[in-house]
Amino acid sequence: MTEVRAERADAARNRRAILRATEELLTTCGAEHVSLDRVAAAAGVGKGTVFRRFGSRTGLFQALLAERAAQLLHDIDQPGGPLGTGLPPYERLMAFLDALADLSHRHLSLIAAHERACGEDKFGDPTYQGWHAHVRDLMRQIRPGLDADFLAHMLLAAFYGELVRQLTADGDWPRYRRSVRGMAELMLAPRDP
Amino acid sequence: MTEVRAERADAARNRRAILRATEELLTTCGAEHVSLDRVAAAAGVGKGTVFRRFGSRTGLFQALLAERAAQLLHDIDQPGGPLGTGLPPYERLMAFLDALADLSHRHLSLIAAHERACGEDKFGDPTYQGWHAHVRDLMRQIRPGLDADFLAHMLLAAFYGELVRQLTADGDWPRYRRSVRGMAELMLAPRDP
DNA sequence: GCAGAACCGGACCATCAGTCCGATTGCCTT
DNA sequence: AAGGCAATCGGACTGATGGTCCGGTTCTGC
Repeated sequence: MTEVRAERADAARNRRAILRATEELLTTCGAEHVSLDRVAAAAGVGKGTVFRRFGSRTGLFQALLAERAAQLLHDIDQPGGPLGTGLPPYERLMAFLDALADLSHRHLSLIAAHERACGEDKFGDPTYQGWHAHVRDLMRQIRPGLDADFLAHMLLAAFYGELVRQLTADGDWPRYRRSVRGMAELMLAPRDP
Repeated sequence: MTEVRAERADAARNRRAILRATEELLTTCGAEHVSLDRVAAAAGVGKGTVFRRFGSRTGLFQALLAERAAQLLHDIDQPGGPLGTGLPPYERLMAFLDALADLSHRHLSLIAAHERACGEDKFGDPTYQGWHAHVRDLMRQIRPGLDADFLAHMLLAAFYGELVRQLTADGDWPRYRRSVRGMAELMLAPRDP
């Protein structure tokens, strides 16, 4: 009964144009010179269109991040591949953290802009919630006794945009990845009694 | 040769009024309805005065946080007390984390507003840097082999304002404190060979 | 081909960080 | 005590931005 009429062709085209223009502006201009006026102009549409599609600045960046993260969330549930079901949870977690580090590397501006735009809603964003649930569940499988909900938030804190920017200011991404994995190893190490 | 003329009496009075008014607005109104116009009005001064004292919105919140955190940073270097020198580093770290949790509890709105205002400069803020240096040094003392710089950032991530707000939405602060301590314990647990 | 719903776009609004400068006021010297 | 000067004050002003609105246009089902 959803029966929502499919998006009109021009609407779909504009949505894609807007998303693409936003991404373009994020990489070229510094992250936070991206006003919605600019986005609209770059996409070749009116400002009203941007707001009708995405509701608000927050919504725009949420949608863009969701698009970038879609592949990741999809791979998680697939049987094959280093992220998917079928491997031991520890391997899956490490692979997922690596994938997130990769995402951060490639889309740092987007992540930073997303956080800034979402503000207090960052933790309500479906993308974040999906990541958190996945990490939490894997941790529970690995070490049932842990405070997995909290520790999953802490692992994800390693991908807080501005922190990543600071930690990798020297360009040493491999070290950053090692640091993240190192923290996970500490949290999940076998414990005495 | 510093010889900077002492602050004029009215200037000092206004600075205090502004800080107090900001804090007042933060606790009463929701955190992010605090515009500098409002602050100026509530403090009974002109807007220009706010900017001359603090330079920018960022500067205002940095100053306010610094004031609230001053006692903490002072206690750290004092020989007596649970935070100061003279106790084993592990105890000092745990006490410091508890103190930060306490600060978060009492000034959550301020912390959230500070983060939002500082944006990318959060990690350049002297208060944050002081906290980080302290945690990092203690971790190095406790377990020299660790990636202390990174892990210190991660421990401090537990006090990211919006995250704290989410984690303690049910009012269960004791559990939150236990979670933070638990993470520190995992990071600092004695390791095999 | 037609009618109306869905959509477009840019003018418009409110708000806010930050600037400026003439008027005021505290402080120091004589 | 008086005077002069520099620091300070304060509110009007600016530029930019997120968000709204509605007359006009365009797509789509019949």
